[in-house]
Amino acid sequence: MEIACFIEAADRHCQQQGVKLTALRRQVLELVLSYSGVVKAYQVLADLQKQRGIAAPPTVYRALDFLVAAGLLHKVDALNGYIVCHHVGCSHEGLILVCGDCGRVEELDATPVLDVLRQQAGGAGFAISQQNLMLTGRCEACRT
Amino acid sequence: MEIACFIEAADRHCQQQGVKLTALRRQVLELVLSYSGVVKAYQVLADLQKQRGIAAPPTVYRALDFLVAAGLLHKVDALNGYIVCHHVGCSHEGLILVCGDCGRVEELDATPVLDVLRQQAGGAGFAISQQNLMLTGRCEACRT
DNA sequence: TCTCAAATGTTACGGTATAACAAGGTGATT
DNA sequence: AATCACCTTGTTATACCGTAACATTTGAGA
Ligand SMILES: [Zn+2]
Ligand SMILES: [Zn+2]
Ligand SMILES: [Zn+2]
Ligand SMILES: [Zn+2]
Repeated sequence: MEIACFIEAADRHCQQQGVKLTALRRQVLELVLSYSGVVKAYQVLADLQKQRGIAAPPTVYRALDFLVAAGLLHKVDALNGYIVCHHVGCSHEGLILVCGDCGRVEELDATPVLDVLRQQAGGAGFAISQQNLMLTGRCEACRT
Repeated sequence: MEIACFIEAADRHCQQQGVKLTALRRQVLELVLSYSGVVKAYQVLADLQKQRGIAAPPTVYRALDFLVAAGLLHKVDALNGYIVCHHVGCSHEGLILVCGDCGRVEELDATPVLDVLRQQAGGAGFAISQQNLMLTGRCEACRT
């Protein structure tokens, strides 16, 4: 199964980083994985409540924050949502493409273009931190 | 005065576009202009309430939406905020740099780098729409 | 003047996120 | 084992962000 495989990789990844993928965090990760695209915190919260009876917002937000910090998820600010990172392990900055019509998500490597951006920003005195780029558009299927 | 000059330019800009910069919208624009960096909707709302006694969220959100659509402001999703566009008139896509420490904002031209990004995204089947890029980092003053 | 469409006012609500403190678990030190 | 420090999770409450829906006003053109 795809999910189990990802979880296993995530486990190794966390161990290498010296952080703990606890049962709760793993459960949240599985819930996010069960979606195909962007997921919202309160969707995850609702799912979590189905599985364990009760859960409050901080529970899910803390888990999501951890998973983002660990590099397993990315936050999509423009949509108040989260997506699974499909480049765990390969140190990277993501170029995340979101289809505005269907919600499909694709993640490419933003490293080359961020080099250019860092140089341009440097000219204005800005030191750009590690981050992802998000772009919205339409995927191939939705353009037909 | 800097602000008056900008307002005047905004006025011309709106007239060219065939949209109306009403008194309310102008007032909101002035409030946003009075800040140096990113401004939040509820900050504007509070200011507006000081000036006219009462105002409700939809009032300010509608004005902000209009100003964004007119190209006079940009929305900064990552911060739930808005900034003034300093390239009104020059048709452009902005590369917006936000200092995470002090909130200072700089806007450059993102057109060249977006050409590269469009090509890269096209390889994955995505047609990316007109948009701005936001990057966070630290400005020169905050790095000292 | 009349009419219609756009803009604004008003109320109410729903979605997003965090503060603050309590309680539980884990592993190292003694 | 008992203690302690630290991280994780639970719990309550609240603050912040944004919009739906409908009423009312305004203003440009017939
Ligand atoms: Zn990634
Ligand atoms: Zn699509
Ligand atoms: Zn701009
Ligand atoms: Zn700064």
